[in-house]
Amino acid sequence: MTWTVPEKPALEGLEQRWIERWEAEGTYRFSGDRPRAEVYSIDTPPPTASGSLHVGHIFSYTHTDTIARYQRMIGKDVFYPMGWDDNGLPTERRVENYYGVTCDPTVPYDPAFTPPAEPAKKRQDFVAISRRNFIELCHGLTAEDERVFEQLFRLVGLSVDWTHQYTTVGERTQRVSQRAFLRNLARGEAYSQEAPSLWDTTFQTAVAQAELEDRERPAAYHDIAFPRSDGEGAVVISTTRPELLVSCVALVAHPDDERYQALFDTTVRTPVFGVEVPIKAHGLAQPDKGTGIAMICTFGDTTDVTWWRELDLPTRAVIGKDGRFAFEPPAWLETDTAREAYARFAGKASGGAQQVMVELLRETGALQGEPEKITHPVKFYERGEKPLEIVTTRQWYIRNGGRSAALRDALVARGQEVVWHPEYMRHRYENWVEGLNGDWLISRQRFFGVPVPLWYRLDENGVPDHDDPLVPDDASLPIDPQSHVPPGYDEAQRDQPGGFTGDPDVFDTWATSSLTPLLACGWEEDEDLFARTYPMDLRPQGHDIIRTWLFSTMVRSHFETDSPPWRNAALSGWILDPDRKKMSKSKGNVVVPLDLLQQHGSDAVRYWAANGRPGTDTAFDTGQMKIGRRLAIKILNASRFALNLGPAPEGATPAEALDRSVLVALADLVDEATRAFDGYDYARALQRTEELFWGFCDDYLELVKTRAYGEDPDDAAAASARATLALALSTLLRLFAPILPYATEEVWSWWQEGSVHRAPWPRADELRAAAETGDRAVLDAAATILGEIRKAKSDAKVSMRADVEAVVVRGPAAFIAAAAQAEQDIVDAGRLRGIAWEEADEVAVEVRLADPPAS
RNA sequence: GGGCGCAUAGCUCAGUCGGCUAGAGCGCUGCCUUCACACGGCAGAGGUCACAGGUUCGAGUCCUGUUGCGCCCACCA
Repeated sequence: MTWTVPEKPALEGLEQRWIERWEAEGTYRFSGDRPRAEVYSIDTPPPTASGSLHVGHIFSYTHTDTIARYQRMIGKDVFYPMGWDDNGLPTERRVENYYGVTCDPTVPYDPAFTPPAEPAKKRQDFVAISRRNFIELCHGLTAEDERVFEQLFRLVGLSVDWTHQYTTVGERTQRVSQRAFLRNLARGEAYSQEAPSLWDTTFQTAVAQAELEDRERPAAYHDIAFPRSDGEGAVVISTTRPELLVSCVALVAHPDDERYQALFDTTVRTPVFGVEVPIKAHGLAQPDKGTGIAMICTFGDTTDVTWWRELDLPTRAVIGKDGRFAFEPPAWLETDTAREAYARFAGKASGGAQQVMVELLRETGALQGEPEKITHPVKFYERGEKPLEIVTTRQWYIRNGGRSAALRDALVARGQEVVWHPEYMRHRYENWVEGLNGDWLISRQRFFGVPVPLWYRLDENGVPDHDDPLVPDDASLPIDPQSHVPPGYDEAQRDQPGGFTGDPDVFDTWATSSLTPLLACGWEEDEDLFARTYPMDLRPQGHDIIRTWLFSTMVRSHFETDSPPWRNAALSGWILDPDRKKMSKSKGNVVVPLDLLQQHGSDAVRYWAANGRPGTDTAFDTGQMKIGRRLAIKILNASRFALNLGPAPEGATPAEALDRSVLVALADLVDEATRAFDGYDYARALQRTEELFWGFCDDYLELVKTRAYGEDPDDAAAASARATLALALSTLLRLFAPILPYATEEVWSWWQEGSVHRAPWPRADELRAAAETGDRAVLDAAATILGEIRKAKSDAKVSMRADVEAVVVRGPAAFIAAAAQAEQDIVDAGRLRGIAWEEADEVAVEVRLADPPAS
């Protein structure tokens, strides 16, 4: 092939040109005809399609891409699909705010509905629309977002096979999600239960343990006296939630607490309401907290739930799904006084109710002293704005080891079958599994999501039978129980006594995204693909979602395929702003990725990303991008220079000692880069390649320049130089290709057939064979001497082109022997008249510059 | 309370099996308008490797402890 080297190579425009070529030529297409051992499959994280991509995405997706490109070059058929997470609450919220609408399932479908031209600013002015209209808006908006994301990912240079895409609400996904759930149900791994669970009153849905976070909130200890039923004084408890007094079912102290031992199993009466409650003993009560005795309410926190369950206490729940106290006075209030007291805060949320309750306690004299203000951590849904309440509802769960030591151990063992990058991230996983305190709550009381594919029989009174749900045929999936009818029933029987009712809930987003390996690999739909790709090779993801995405995927694969979902898990770090704070929208320190890519170029941004070691938090640093840009330009220019010297004659091989020396150095580099990539350490591979490359440019290219210019076609020394340059350049381009796909592909196209990204990864043994008797020491010694000559010129403040009168090189015999093999190259590069060699213990180079020409 | 990570030049970070006279890049200073590259090149200055012990012929590296920063988990009347 003829070499076509541009006059003035530049980075500008490379992205557009190569994005089109790669697409047209199917460069990154998964062929799907190779056995599992020759496939490398990646469980790409589906980005949340609502909102926008940020620098963190560029960072971590680039890491994965470097691995994908490396695997492709070592000969793997790389399966690199892309998913879009358009499921769940973030999408609902975005659609609500974008269009100014809310979903109201009671509103009928309007086929002609169009969203308001100007969305309302305030929530209460939003237009209420039907569930179906709402879902249509969700699909429309996410499809738009996904196109924008794809463009950006292509620009970054992700070598994704864009013919393999999935969404987490697509029809196929719904089918897979429902089928997997029904299998869990059939095997007894999924169950429903009416139980107290954490409840977000804003979103009006149950939430799972994995979605909680603590936030510091102001509160106050209120000391409240409970008169003893025997009339012998009162027991004082301390609480931050006095408004829950009406829900009090018992008091509790530690069994060893001498202050209260005599009172166990006696009773007290709640102040204000006069409800008789027992005093119980339980090990979870802490003698050093407050007065050492607590009131148990149904339900103030998760400890209440534990006490309630383990002490077998009654339920006296008053807070509804909207977070407000029920309007009707509870049945257990027996006196008019109690009911009148209750009426004063009925219908209020907990904050308002607390104020009233404190007044009531003051009026009755039950409040001891003044409330003591504190701040303490309170559980929130991670997306929520109000503290979680605990509400008793029927929910679906999948077993996850939270209530079974055997399952917990099995899941820890699964984690040990996975190689973690970095290794210490395994602890996060094990920590989480071992700390679980309940099964995984998968049902959500939301609209846009995968419906729970079940119906329930209604008895003659219209009460549903939750213990024996009606299950759809596998062939009918996906179904929506709100519009589909269970086998053997017809629509007229919906919600009629003796008929059926559809489960109203949808699955939690993790219940579906825990299936991404099954989804991407064509589980139960494409046996051939599945056999070639599953279990997958790599799950890349952020370490913040180990407890959710990683863990839940492990659970599903454990049950469904009796194997871990992947062989490797690579956890990426955070992007910190230059002040070492995590970048986030709320802090206003977010940078728009598209601007970055356009300003610095994709290779430069990738260079920055690839310098972030696996799992390590990395500072956002445009300085690194500038260095990356400089490197990419250097690759273009150095390649142009090397190639412009022209191809070596047919059959020429590296024969000169200096040339063979550089090949040995490259062979060592290939060994190191290969080892690094095999260990998922793209950062080390880049660093070492870059280091050698700059030395290659500064020293080897300078040393070999004059010789390589040789005009005589039979000049063996020139032929050796050109043959070496070609081999070295080809090696370096391939080593850089996973990190800098654009610049390397551009240079490759000047003189090679095909894509560098389909070229074989360089082999150290081939380089060593070409180097024959080569010795690294030759280049090292020559570079040392050249450096000393440059230093002398720099000190003398003369041009590097200045002639040198005389050079004496002193050093050990081995050093001189090595350097002398490149004598002519040193003489040419340094513009010397000649070199005198003297043996000595230490290396020293004496340089006498020529007198400057009289000017 | 349990677990994990980090601490090396002004800044961002390498330093793999203990051999180091501790490196790179940025920044800073000086020089070179060199025919691949001024979106460049060459060179220079800059360090008590957080602290205290220990192991060793030898410790930035291994062990013990301390301090500081960060993260995960648990608790949270």
